[in-house]
Amino acid sequence: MRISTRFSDSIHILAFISIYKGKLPLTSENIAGSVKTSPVVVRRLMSALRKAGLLKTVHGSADPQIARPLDQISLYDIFLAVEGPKRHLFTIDEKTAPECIVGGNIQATLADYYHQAEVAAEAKLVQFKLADVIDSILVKQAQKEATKERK
Amino acid sequence: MRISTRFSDSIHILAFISIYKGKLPLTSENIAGSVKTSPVVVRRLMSALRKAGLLKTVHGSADPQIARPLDQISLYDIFLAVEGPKRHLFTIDEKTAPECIVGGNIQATLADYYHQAEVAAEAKLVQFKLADVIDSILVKQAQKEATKERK
DNA sequence: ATTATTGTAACTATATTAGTTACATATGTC
DNA sequence: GACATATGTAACTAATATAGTTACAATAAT
Repeated sequence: MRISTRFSDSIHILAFISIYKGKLPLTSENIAGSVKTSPVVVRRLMSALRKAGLLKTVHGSADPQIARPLDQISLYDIFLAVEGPKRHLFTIDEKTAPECIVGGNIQATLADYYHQAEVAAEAKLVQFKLADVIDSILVKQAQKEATKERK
Repeated sequence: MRISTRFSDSIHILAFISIYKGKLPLTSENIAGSVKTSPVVVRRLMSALRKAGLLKTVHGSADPQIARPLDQISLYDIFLAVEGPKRHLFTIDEKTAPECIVGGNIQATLADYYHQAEVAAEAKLVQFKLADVIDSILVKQAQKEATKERK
C-alpha cells in the first residue's frame, strides 16, 4: 500500500503552525481549513506529533508550539511520528509455501533488497528538514505574487 | 498506501519459472501453490509481465518463457510492469486550500522532495536484478540444507 | 458560569487489494 | 476430430485500510 496522506497532511500542519503563528489563532478548525479536512483529523495527527515529541500542545488551548528548531525536524521524524517505525514502503507476501525453494526463501531475500531501497529513500527524508519545506513554500508563494504583480 | 504484494508475488513468479523450468509443469496452478494464492491471481500478474515484455506466454500452453536474460531484468522493471509508472510511494494531498500560503504551495513542494526520495529507492531497484534475487534464493536454500545435514 | 477548544473513542463511508466465479479461447494428446 | 487441460479476462465478493463523522469528557480563557 501507498503511504497515506497522513504524512503529507502532518507536514502541512507543522508548516502552517510555523508560518501562521501569531497571525491566526492556531485552532484545529483553522488548520483544517487549510488542509481541507476535518478538525478531528487535524487533532488526531497533532496528537501523533505530540507523542513523538515534535509538537507541544495544551489541552483546551489553541496555541501549539513546535518543539524543536525547524532545521532539527526532518521529514523522516514526521514520517516516524505518524506512520510508525514498522511502516514499510514495500510489502512482503508472508504466506508463501515454506516447503518450496522459492516460497521458502523469497521472504528473507526480498526483505534484504527492500530494506536497502527503503533506507535510500529514508536517507533523503532524513536530509530534508521542516525548515527546507517552509523555505520552499515561501519562495513559491513569493514567485506567485511577483507573477501576479507583473501585468 | 503501501505497495501491494503484487510486486513481491511477481518477483516470486519469475523466480519460480526460472528455477523450476523443465522440472515441473509451469502451470498457473503449480505457481499458485508456491505463492499460496489462486491460479487466477497468478495469471493476472503474468499477464501484466507479458504486456511489459518481461515474459512470453502462449494461450493454452503451460510453458512461459522469461523474455530476457536474468541479469537484464531489474526489480524496477518488474515494479513498473505490475504497478505502473504513475504509482508513487508517497501520496500528496491534492485537495488543500489553494488560497492559503501553505495549502497553495505545499503540493509542488512535497512533489519535489518526494520525487527525490522515490528516485533514491527506485535507483536501488534498478540495480537489483532478477539474477541477484535467484542467486540469493539458491544460496539461502543451500544454507538451509547444509544446516539440516549437520547433526 | 459560560464559551471555546483539545483529546479521544466509536462509528461510517470509501477505496484498494486479494480472492472467487465464470467462461471464451487455445493447446495437446488420444 | 473429440476431449481434457490450460490460459486470458471480465465481473463479482470479501477483507482491509484510510479518511471522515459523531459524540463527548476534560481543559482553558474570559
